This record gives sequence, C-alpha cells and structure tokens, in this order.
Amino acid sequence: MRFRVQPTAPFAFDLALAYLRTSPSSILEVISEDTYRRALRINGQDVLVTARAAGTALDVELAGRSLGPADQRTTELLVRRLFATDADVSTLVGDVQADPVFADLANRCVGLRPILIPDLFETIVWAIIGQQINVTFAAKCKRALVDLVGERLRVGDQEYLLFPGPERLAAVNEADLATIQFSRQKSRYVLNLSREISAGQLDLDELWHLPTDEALPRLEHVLGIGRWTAEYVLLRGLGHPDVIPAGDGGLRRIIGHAYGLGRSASETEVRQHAERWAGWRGYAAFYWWFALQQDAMTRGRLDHERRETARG
DNA sequence: ATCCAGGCTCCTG
DNA sequence: CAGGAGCATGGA
Repeated sequence: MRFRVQPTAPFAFDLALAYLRTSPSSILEVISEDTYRRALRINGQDVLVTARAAGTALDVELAGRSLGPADQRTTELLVRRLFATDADVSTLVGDVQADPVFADLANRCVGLRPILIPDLFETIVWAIIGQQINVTFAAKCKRALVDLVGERLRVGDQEYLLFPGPERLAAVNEADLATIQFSRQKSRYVLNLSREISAGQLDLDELWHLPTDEALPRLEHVLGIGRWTAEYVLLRGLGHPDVIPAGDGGLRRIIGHAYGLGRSASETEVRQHAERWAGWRGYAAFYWWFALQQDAMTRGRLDHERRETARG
C-alpha cells in the first residue's frame, strides 16, 4: 500500500534525514540516503512505514498484514504530523532578520522542520532517560530498554524494533531497569508514568487538544517531568512550533558559543535571545540542535582523521 | 583526576 | 523558599 504526501514549499527532506541520522534519539529509525523507515503501531497493528523523497513530494509505503483504507488515512495523518508537511515556513527567514546570528543558521536550514518522535509515550520516556546524562549514554539506555521490552516486526528477511507501549513497560520492575543502568529515580519516573497510563489515570491524548500554555503545566504535574522535559515533549512529541527548552545543556552551550559569550548561555539568556525568534522558537531549538550535531560530527571526523594520520 | 553531561525530586536550614 | 545532595555512567 502506498500513497503520496505533498508538503508545502520549501521542504528539505534531505536535511530532515541528516538530522535523524545523527540524532541520538533515533534508535529505531532506519535512515538511508533518501528514505526514512520505521516500524510503528497503527490502529493497534504493527506496520513498517517507509517515506521516500520523490521530487518535492514524499512517497509513503506501508508494509503489514491486512491493511485497509482506515490504516492508510491514519498513517497519512501521522506522516504529515511527523514531518510537519503542512507548516507554512515561507516567512521564517524574514521573521528572524533582527538576529543576524540566528538568521545565518536559518538560511542554512531552509525547509527543515522539527521532526517528531512518532509516539508521545516514547518521547516522554526518551526525555526522562536523557535527563542529566550525556546523549551517548542516553542513547545506549534507550537501546537497552528496547532490547529488554520492545517488540519486533519481521518484514521479509529484516527485523524492525518497536518501542514498548506503557502496558509492556509497566510490567517490568526496578531491578530489571537497574540491569540496563537506569538510576533508581529514573526507573521510578518511567515506571510511574507507565503505570499511570496503563491504569487509565493519565491520558496523554488529551494533550493534543491543548494550547502550549495549558499543555505545559499539565505535563509538569507528572512525576519526573520538569520544565525542560515538558518543553522538550511539546516540541518533539506534540509538534508545538514556538516552544524552546531553554534550560537544555546543548542549546545553552552552542548559543553561548554562537553569541561569543565564552561560556554556556544561562537559561534566562537563551530565553532572551529566543524572543527574537518568536513564533519560531521550536524551529530555532531544532536548528541549534542540528548545528550542534553537525559540529559534533565534524569534530568526530577530524579526530578520526588525526588518529589515522598519527597511526601513519 | 575532576567535572559536567540534552534535570528532577527531595531534603535541609 | 533558596540551596544542595544524589543519581549511574561516560567523555572531555
């Protein structure tokens, strides 16, 4: 089953793929030269979704058993949300001209939109895992969690991993999570979240209908979710375009560097800069993270080359 | 070796 | 109510 999605212009799928390729959160995505591929649960059924660039459009293919028109509709809405294909980004660069530093970055990111993590529960768990620790270790923890309780989808001779739902995660205990190097409090946050959702005490889907200023406090009410996590989830899970996790260590570091502070910017300083990106603060966060990842990759390559050279 | 990582909760004074 | 310890490990 296949269909086509036509994003608004400009749409830079290549930049989206470049982001996902280097993003530590992309454990389950399979990114190739021109495709995004991932196993997802659609209407209660496991499906392999492949999105491929086709000129200015996106070709989407579904592989799974007994798929119907309803599944296609659900997937189309999901894909359009994941890649923000309906957003009107035509005014972004013009809107941020008052800030030449960010305008320069925005010029290099034309057509890039904040890409979502496909599932809200996964987004929150990932954000909690990422609290305090470095992203490399966080990615390792997420991978270990999926290996521990994730499910698998076999398509042809390939196997794809699915992120566990709250019910599956609620079934494990602290000792299980300790074996994959979760701290006690992190286990507590994740298990509490999973159990509240499973028990019907917490309905994440309610968040879809709320504006930013109402969704934020509701998320922060959950154990283990503070301001950074709530803002991160609004951006990466719910697709709010104007939310910036200003306390983010990576953002503070690269923004401090970009504006010549010689140190990390404070959370307050990040929010002050962000006022000039009003309307696009989520995009800005995503673009800065993109720049950060590109820097890290360049550094990694240089280090590698240096080692190669040293070895002769 | 020491400090800080894509923070948060809880306890102290 | 501000400030700080603790978390579990890895990289700089």
